Amino acid sequence: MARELPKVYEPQQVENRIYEMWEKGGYFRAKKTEGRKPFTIVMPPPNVTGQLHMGHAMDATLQDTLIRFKRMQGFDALWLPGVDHAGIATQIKVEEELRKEGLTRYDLGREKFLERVWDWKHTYGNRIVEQQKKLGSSCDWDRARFTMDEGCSNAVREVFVSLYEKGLIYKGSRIINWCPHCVTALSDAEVEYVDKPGHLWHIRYPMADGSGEVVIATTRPETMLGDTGVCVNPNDARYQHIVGKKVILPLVNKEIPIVADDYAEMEFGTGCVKMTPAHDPNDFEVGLRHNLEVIRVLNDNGIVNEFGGKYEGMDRYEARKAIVADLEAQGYLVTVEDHAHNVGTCYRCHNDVEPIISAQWFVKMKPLAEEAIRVVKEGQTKFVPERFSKTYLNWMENVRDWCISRQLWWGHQIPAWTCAQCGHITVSRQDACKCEKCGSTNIERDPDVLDTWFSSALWPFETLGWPEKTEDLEYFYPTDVLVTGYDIIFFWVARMIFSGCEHTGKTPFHTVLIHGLVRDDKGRKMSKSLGNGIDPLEMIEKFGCDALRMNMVMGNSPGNDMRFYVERCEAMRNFANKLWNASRYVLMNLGEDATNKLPVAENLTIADKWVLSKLNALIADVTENLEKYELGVAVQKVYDFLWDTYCDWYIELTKARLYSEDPAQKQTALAVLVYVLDQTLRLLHPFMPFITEEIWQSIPHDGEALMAAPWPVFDQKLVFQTEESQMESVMNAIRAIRNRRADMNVPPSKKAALFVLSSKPQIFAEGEGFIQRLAYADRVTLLDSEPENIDGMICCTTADAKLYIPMGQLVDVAKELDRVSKELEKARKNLAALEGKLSNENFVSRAPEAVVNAEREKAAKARDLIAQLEESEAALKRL
RNA sequence: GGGAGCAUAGCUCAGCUGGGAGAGCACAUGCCUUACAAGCAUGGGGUCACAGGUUCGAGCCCUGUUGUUCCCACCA
Repeated sequence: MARELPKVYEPQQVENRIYEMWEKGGYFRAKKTEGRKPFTIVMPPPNVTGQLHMGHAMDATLQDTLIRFKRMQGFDALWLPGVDHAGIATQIKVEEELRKEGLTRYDLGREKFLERVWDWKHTYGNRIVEQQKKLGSSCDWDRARFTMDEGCSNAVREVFVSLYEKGLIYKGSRIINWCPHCVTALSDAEVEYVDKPGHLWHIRYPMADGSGEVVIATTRPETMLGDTGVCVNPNDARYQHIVGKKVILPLVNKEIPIVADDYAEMEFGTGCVKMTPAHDPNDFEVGLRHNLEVIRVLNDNGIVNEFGGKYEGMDRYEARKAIVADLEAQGYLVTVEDHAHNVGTCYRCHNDVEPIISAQWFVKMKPLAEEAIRVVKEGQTKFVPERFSKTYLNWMENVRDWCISRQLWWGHQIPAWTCAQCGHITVSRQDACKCEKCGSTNIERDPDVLDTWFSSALWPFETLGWPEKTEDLEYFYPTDVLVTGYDIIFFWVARMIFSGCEHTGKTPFHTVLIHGLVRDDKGRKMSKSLGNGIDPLEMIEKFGCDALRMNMVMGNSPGNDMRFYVERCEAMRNFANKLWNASRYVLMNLGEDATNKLPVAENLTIADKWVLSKLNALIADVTENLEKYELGVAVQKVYDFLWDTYCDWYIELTKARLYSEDPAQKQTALAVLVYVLDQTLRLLHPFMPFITEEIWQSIPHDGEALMAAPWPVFDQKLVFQTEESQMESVMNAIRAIRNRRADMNVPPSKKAALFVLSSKPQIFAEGEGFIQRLAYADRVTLLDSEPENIDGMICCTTADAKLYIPMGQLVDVAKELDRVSKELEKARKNLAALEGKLSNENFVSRAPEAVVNAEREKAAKARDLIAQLEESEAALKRL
């Protein structure tokens, strides 16, 4: 069993081999088992164009930790992976490729272009999956889905048609957000508002009857080409006399009416607003109320069209410059003020979005939102942390119709055919060949595709086979936990919830675990343009996957951003190494008859019982923390236990026994060492899957893989309170001695005799070996009374022992006395505080009994310590 | 304009239902003690932003203030 292991853990030698072992063993595959319960997580599908980044690493670590935990707990744990077709992103990628060949998508035509995209998908689409595997993700890869695969396409089609039939999808002309760069409509959620410095141009519009002028203020002068009115507030005394009259639109030289509408605010600018119904949502609404003409002056590329007169052919920014220059030249420009304003930008390409009137498809949201609001309000779906439910509800309660059509080619094409004869739109589950109304075969399919998020919204059930009634859907749906960043609550989480409610009648998951963003060490978002991104794969190469994963969870709390420090990865790598070496210690000492079974209780020493009791408490704690999604706290506790309790104390405590010639002692210690290590590896496995599996395979174990081993459970038989406190007494003594020796600069190599005087001698008799080894004593003698001559001795005092060390001339009596006095003073203060508390009638009567008792115990200990110190003081004074 | 978060050691952050102020890194001192120098031991360092309140007891709950970050919103 004993093996030669490298002194330093080498993750590169381990990770791929272990991952392969898991895959071959089929441990990732979930299936329905009699007597078990399902636990399901659907993975947020990364973009097919995606390159693994820290966000993925965060996402994957949390999900994998949860799924491994649940799997070990005996659930049929399914983590369902997949990839998103990412409409715009992918199309842009392939178009870029084409550009290098001097081609555009139009040169190829739709069909050929889509072939190219599929080729691209088949070539590169698996890259992100391979990268995810490097994170240790225990997904059921056999079930992996793609949002454009046949099943998902069917689901999308079913949903579209059924919503259309219910009147919840419609086509209409509205002001939508248009990205002239991507040349497509966007949903409201896809617009990012950015504060940009701009100007407020005040422009003179002369009255048509020559009776003067009005001055309007605008931030976007180029849109005046499409002005079809001027609006004032009906209560504005300054303008009441001109309502109904006309003004002449400068540069265009056209008469447009002045209307009165509440929309115009008297306080802003001059109180007069120009109306451009085709390019502003508010103006559009006002236009509807006042019958204003709608003139669209920009084409799909953001270039002024034929309605722009001499400005035709200019792009929107050129046109702005030219128009302002002309206004100024012709005396129409009154003033220009600096004015910061909120400009909508495209979340993909970050170019300014143009509000444009356009015929698009929409989902009617109000009716769908009702149920989606109810399930969250009633707690059928809970957000962790809770506060995000507010974010969600606020959005859902004010949600507006969702623009779902995109002027792209890559995506799910809308299943709607328009009849050239009668204009009727046929929407159908099967491809239509004739108009359902007039029967004409002269019909044409809508060229637009659906918003990528339209298919993502169906992810939790389409991946399980919906709309078919599959076994998977029956068993694994609704899913359990959804893990994602707060940045896509609106894009994705909200839409999955209403879709799940509407199409399956059930909310798709009971918990949404929200995590924050991974930022760089200065707190900035990691981005390509800043070049501050850190490649997870590089970190894995350097420190190991387990270290990266630990970095993602330890000391992190849900919903909060984290900064990424390479140093932290290093620290976690060191922890892995610590675990490695602790295991090496155990393995080096294992004999042929090694076991992971606990010896009978009678053979256990107080150290054994102490560590087992601590472990047992740890199991209860960690399990509870994990159930409550407190992963950061859970892993911190395992870390502390392993490093502090197991390595720094327990292993040290076993050394005397392992190196002794007593085979029974050795065997007991080894069995406990193995047992505790085994249990700890299990607790740590969800966080650090590779190293724990690798070590577990080397120690005596039942079963084939740690990842399939049962999760530890709390065991009442392993609670040893007495031994815990006895051990603490011994440890306190050891700490006190180390402290004094360090204080006096005595190196560990300099051993000294040690005399122990204690009211509980049996504890120290049992702990003699520990004290000798860990407190650098060459021999330990138990005393029944104060030593006769304390000259030349230092004395370390704890609540239940006095420890004398002869240090000869190193000891300065005066200094010793000074020190004891100080300690005494401190102890007395401490006691005074405790007694003050205990003499407070209110405290004793109102605080819980356990708290009062704890305080009493503390006071008792403090009294003991004071008594001990007083004796020492008196003895020193006698010298 | 509305909403939310954050403010704890030099730095980055944990701190569950109110009872011990913590971790990693950094710093100081001493150690190659036969698992580990990617380590061991010991130590210094905090008015838990500020002001009130509730409570026997507040980093934690309530109110207000300041600073800071983010989200949402159609103000030209």
